[in-house]
Amino acid sequence: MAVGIKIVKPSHESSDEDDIPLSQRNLIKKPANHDSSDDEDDVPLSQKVERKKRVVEVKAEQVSSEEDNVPLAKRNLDKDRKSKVPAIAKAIKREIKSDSEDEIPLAQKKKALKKTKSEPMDVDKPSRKRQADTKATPAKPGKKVKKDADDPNFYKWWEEEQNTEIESDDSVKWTTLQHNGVMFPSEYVPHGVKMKYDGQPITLSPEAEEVASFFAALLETEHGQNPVFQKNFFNDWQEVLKQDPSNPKIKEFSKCDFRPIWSKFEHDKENKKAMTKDEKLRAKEEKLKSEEPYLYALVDGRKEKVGNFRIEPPGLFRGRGSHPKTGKLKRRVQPEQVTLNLGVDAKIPEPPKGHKWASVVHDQTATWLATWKENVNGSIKYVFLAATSTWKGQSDMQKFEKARELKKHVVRIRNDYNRDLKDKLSEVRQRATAMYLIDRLALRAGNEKGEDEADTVGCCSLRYEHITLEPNYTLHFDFLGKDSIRYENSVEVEPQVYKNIKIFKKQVGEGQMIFDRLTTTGLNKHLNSYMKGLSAKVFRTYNASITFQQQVDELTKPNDTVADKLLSYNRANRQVAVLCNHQKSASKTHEQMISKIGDRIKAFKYQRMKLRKQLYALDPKQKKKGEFAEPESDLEDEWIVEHEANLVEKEKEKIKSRFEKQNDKLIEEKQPRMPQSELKEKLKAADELHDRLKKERKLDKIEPKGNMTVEKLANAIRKIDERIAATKNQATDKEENKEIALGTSKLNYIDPRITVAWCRKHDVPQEKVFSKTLLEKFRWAQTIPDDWKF
DNA sequence: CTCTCTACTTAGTAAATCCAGT
DNA sequence: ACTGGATTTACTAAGTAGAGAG
Repeated sequence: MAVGIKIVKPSHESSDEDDIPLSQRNLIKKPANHDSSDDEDDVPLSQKVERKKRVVEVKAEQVSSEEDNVPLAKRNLDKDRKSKVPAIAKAIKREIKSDSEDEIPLAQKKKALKKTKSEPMDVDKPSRKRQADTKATPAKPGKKVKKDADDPNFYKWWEEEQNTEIESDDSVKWTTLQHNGVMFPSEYVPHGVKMKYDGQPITLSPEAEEVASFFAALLETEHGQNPVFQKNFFNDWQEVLKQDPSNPKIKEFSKCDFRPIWSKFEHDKENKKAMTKDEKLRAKEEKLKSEEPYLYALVDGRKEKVGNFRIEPPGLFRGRGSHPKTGKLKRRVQPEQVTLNLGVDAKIPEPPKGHKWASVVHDQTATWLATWKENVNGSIKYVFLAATSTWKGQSDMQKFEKARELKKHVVRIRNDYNRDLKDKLSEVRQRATAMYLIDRLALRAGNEKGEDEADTVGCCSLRYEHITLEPNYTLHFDFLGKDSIRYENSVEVEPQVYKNIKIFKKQVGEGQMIFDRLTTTGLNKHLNSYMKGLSAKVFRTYNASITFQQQVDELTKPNDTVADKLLSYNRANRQVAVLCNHQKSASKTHEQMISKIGDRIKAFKYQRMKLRKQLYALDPKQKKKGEFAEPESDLEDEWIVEHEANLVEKEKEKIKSRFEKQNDKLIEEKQPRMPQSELKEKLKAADELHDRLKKERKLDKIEPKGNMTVEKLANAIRKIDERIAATKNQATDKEENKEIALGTSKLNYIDPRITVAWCRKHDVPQEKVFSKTLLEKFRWAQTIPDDWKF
């Protein structure tokens, strides 16, 4: 059952409307009347005047098209979203007709600050610009850098004045850089458990055993069942087997029985669980100690947390979706493959004994500490600083500042692409159409992908079969996006967009890219001409944050309880997640969980009903007043009977266990046990409960306990009501969240300053919405005025 | 241009940890 | 205190985007 989140905006809403992405995944009904906003005061006057003019033009032109933006058919989130669509028609190498490419203004020449990128295998390179420690850290004499990032010496870059100008990418990022390299996974220790081949136990070389174990561990997972995964694993495993002639000849995957190894792992897991507290603690301490050297790096004298300092352990490549290489062996990384990035004067960390580093470079334009090439896809892996670091924080803030900058240009950009939808140059027309989709549906850019990757697409790489035309200018999207997550959505679009898609499709045909004259590079070049640094992804950030700001403001009512406010927050968050199509697989226990919460609510209601009857018995006038009348009477008699039976049963259990405990105690004190008859005596209390409940039910009246007062009962009912409301909120939240992942948008798309300002305004502690790591990551967002807006 | 390479952000899921309800 | 389910964190795959080579 699809749970609709429907928010109908009051139609008198005026400004800011321009900023809301068209889709909002159909969650918001846009009012037809519409006023462009012009609320930035920080714009230079000259520009402002110019903007006014443009806005007027936009309005004139948009009037006609505006209704088309309104009703978007409901997005069907629930339908087999993950069904991996079989790879359709392998994209044949396309011929791109390169006509006139001239209209796009030449990309500005990048600054000449050359990178002089080193060949990884090169000899060490002397650093270019070298100078003594910068003023960045006033290097307090005598004060050592403390362990914890929490200490007062921690560098709060966001409190510094400068860094106003967004630096270009090839700028120098550091002056001195020191770290202890990377942590390698421990050597493989053979376990000796024999798997079977053709029913017979076999002995494998340690190398072969290791790879077999990689597979065995995944036996019961989706990967282990995937034929492509099996095949790729098996091929690579056979290579390993061949390397040691003592290995048995293994010809057929189907004759392999990995179960013994799998069982061994299951045992290991259980043993691990069964470890005592002490053992667990010791293991943890040991682990912590072993990784301590790698935890921090020194950047320009400042202590910064390192992120993924661990070299990825060997294993089987777990490609997502239908990745042709999934299951291939990801080999152990040797120090000889790893290049370190260090300051020239930094001490070079010792490589593991008997090994050496691939090389050590001093690339001051890069922020990575170490890098290596992975063997499955030949892609490059990096070790970076953690999300809490200065580098990551600054670039995070810059990302959001860039998105905010887009606010100043978005009206013009929209105006332009609406105009260009009718351009006679198909190149321009395609670009405009794509921009429309990127802007209104928050699609990704869609770079082209290779044959040896999963077949997924984004905007520019959408193919014929990914959009179908429905009546009423409605486009139906159905494609696999990043991570092979299905995007399925029906959207009513501008008639001109509809027409364009129709034309483009006709020109290409099945299996071909719809925007055959468009590349992500071309698109981004065009966007760059509007605003420095503007690219397709900025629209996602922009639309996510502006949507959140707008929604959270609208949904949160000042007098709500904190629980209600949190629900509103999550709902706003959810809108963004839906917009960006961030999904998760519904947990297998979801239904169960929901019904459990339902039971809890009913139990509360039952309690409430009991209290109410007591209240009425105590003070019949209350019944007339009706303040505590049942707000909803969905407690069926049948359910009540059952529930009461349960209550009695539980009471019995309680009595029994209490009895046992008391007996245990007596035994400990060397005293005689209580006889069974005693238990029987005690159990009578449960029977009495049973009788009492039965009687109460019959008479429909409850004698209040002696010391009960009207006041007390009323309070108790109010408290129960609160709990009912809270639990209901929880249930709603969970149900609506079933297949939507809020984390990604919170982590990457929603400007944290919106949240900080919201928490302050509504008196909600930030810990309620940000986890510990998020709080840390977003420390830079704390220093804002209370009325900050995105 | 087109293709490849590099460096960085974004993403879902597995593993680890937390916490509420007995 | 113990669980087991929920939440958080770790992990690493999969994107974006720009540069540079050919």
